[in-house]
Amino acid sequence: MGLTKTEIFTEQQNRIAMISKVFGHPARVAILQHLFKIDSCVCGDLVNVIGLAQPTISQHLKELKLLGLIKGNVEGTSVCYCIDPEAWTDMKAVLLEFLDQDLSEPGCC
Amino acid sequence: MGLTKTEIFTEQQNRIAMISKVFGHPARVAILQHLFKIDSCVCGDLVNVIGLAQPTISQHLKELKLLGLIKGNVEGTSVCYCIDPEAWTDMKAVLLEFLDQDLSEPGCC
DNA sequence: ACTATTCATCGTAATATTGCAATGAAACAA
DNA sequence: TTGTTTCATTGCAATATTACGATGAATAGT
Repeated sequence: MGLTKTEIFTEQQNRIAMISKVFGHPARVAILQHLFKIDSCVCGDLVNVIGLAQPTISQHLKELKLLGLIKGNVEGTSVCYCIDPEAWTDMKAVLLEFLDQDLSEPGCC
Repeated sequence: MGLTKTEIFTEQQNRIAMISKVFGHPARVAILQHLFKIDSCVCGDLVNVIGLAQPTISQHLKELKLLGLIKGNVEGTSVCYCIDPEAWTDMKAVLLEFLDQDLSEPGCC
């Protein structure tokens, strides 16, 4: 039905999924990579760097902001976005705990 | 249009997004965690452990198999699933390269 | 005031995802 | 063979996502 049953999963599982979902689109990956590369903040340059229409970029930025990974502050007519380093570190810790699992046994398949 | 424009992104960006998308659902996170916890392989136990119908679990397993993260081999009437350790390591390397980015400058926002 | 620029939001179309009942396919036991 | 178990596949309904044109809000320059 297109509706995820979040209530039957743990908070941790839902958090991992929520974070991953945001990374689940190449445009958002590209936005984050660009924000990392450009040491100072960027704004509408993203529309030029990535080849998507302005409303589309704006929507992707909204999702990144919603997760708290990026912050934006207005500067005149343009808006300046950049990574929130603490939020990034926190997010990374959640994902790493999931990714760093190891098999105790060699696995039978 | 619900259709991602993969052609305008790099191979790496698409790969990161594809991996993340699979992790973007708590059921698949839960399945992987359970496969890690249970050292021997599991099959239809997943339907009981996770509270979703059998076809739903089967569909999630299919996506994990498609990404190559898990393998399944038939054992009589039941199918035994488990993590592919090498594929997991490879996947982890791709994600870590993305997650381990660091700001060169403190960031202006 | 008027215009241009930058970005957010709204509305909409196309496609994707999620979940499950129903149905198949394959292996096993009687 | 007949029935049972286990899992995959099909088909469908509900919801989510993606992308963009059109429009709106805010600021800056003239």
